[in-house]
Amino acid sequence: MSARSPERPSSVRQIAEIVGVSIATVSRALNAPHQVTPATRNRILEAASRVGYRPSPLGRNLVVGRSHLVGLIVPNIGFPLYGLMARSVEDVLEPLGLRALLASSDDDAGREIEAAQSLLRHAVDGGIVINSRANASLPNGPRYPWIHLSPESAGLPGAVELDNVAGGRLAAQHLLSLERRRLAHVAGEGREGHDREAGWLEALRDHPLEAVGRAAGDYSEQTGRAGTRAILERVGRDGLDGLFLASDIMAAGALRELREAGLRVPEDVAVIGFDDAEFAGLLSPSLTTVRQPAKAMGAAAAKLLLHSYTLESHQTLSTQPVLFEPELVVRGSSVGMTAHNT
Amino acid sequence: MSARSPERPSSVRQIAEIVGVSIATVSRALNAPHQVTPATRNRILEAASRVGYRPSPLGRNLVVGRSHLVGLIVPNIGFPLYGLMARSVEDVLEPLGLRALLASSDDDAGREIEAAQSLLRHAVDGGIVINSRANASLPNGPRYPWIHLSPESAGLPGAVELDNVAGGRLAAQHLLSLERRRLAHVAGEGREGHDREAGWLEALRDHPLEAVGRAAGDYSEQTGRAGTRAILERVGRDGLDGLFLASDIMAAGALRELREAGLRVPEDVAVIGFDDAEFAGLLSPSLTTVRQPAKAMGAAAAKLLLHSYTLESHQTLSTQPVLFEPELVVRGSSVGMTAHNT
DNA sequence: TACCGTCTTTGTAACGTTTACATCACCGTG
DNA sequence: CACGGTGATGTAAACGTTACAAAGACGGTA
Repeated sequence: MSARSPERPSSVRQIAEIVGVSIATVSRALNAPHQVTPATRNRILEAASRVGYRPSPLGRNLVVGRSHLVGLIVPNIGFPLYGLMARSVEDVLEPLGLRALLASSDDDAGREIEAAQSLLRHAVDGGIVINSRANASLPNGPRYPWIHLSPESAGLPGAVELDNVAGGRLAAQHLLSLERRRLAHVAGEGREGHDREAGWLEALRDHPLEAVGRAAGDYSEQTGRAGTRAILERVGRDGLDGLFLASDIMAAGALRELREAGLRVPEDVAVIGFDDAEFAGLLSPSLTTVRQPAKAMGAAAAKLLLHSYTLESHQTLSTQPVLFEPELVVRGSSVGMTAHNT
Repeated sequence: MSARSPERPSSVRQIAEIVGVSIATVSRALNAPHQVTPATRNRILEAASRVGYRPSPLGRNLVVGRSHLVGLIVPNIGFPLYGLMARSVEDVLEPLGLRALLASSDDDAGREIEAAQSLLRHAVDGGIVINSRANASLPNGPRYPWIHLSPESAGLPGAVELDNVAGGRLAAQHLLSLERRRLAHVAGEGREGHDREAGWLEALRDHPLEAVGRAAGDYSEQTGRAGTRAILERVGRDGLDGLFLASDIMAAGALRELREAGLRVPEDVAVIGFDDAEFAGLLSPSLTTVRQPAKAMGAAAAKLLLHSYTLESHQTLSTQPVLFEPELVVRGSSVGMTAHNT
């Protein structure tokens, strides 16, 4: 359509020559209009629009030392939870003309450090790391710190975390409120999994229970299923009426295992997962879960980064993490059928 | 930990002064070693490592006119399918020192064009657009074209597409091979949905069927469910033994609707979806589906972009899209229970 | 009116890197 | 010795912004 001119794009130099002023005056006319005499300014603006001037972002970046790029290190952008977080990071950055530069760590500290170095070579102004494994050994940006969006950011300045302990408590309280007294938990790994279980046990402590089972998992469907089977074998078909799993994916495995064991959900066993993955509502029965506010957390991390931009050099970000409260989402796997949430 | 020096980082100028040569020679010693006398080269390299020289990417980008950035416009990076594609794009770009700069279009042509302009302002070298709505009205990059990864890229040079017609055929052939003869389809929107249905109808054409139903949907669970209900009301409980839905999300709705209608899957009705979303294997029964090779398609788009980098200016990319063949993934919703795929 | 200080407007130079072109020295050959 | 070729190195230009300098205008005061 529009002819793509092969000659170099117009520059501030070209305009300066046309108008008969220095390039500095041209730049000022465009960026700080009040510093230039109206007559000169108008002649410059007119010439600029005539030659279709578009400032080169590369030249600008060079001299101001900012790229308007924000590094975003994610274990794997293909995982829905991380994708959601990335999206809301983007939504916060975009209105300010900042863009997210993507890198994957695959949950590996070495790859994460490489990614950080690569991003720094691209001169990112700052960065956000989701689920960091490297933590403090991440190479410092020359300009701004890394914001950590992870369960294990303990002690680092500029961190956003989910209150996993509260999440475990929520799950326990929900099952208790349904009068379930033969409970079990399939735990997850890491600090995350540990905290969820800690909250779960804490809320259970003062309640008279008939049985408490436990199995270890790694957030996969397979271990959710195997853990459920192991618990059933230990306590028997009648020894379980409430089951909490540390992830929705494990909960999907549990639903299948319970179905095959001939147990009804939620009548015989109420099931609750963790995360509120997008498929939680698609399962049958739809899955009650503890919602991780991924969007809000991503937005908070982005805002924290922006906040660090405005800090004086002697100030630092708080080492107190921004803590997010999880939220109970009740669906058919715990409360029986109603019109819309089976 | 390591002291962050407040003084400016070392530059090629600094090294030139130390060694007593011009900055051009320093640059050559680093980038084209054979053009520099070994003695001089060694002195330069020694000085460079002594002052911890790291070339500024901004300076280099400026002068070579490349940013080593690739724009990636996605409807919403929070959607798993797009996240998967983005990840494999990244995997292809990374070894070449290229990075993906993210932008969201929300399936809106206006936002998509804005995103493209924003990315161009960031001086991306090239770009990939997933599910473009703007198509030809996307502003041309000054350097390389946009690669389209969409169902409707018709006619544009540099496109990667899924053969949706073949996908619809696969679904039909699978149900026919299971001796199902009372079939129905819940269609999707757009060219994508149209092509899937076209393939479906084409494969059905020469087979003697007892009934063929149809409903319209928009890929959501809600319309998958409503469409299934509408079909059942029309043909009756006994009028359906095979159901194809244009997305896995719609298929999840269908599974629920069929269950509530008291129909068994797959004994009474075999169900097949489309996409092979990550949750397809988590549903009960696990979902038979037509797999969209998202990773391979993302990688192909990235490779196509890299290919365009190597083209002479008079050459252009083929307007013939790179076509990907979908793949049948058989699970429990169509073939009954076996040990591992219930 | 001459002088000083202040404010406004504009110019100069530097930032970091690469590369086309120029320069220079050296060597071999006629 | 002159000439041409070769290889190594220097010069300058390219990008946009901004600290600093310079120049000019203007008002107030002696």
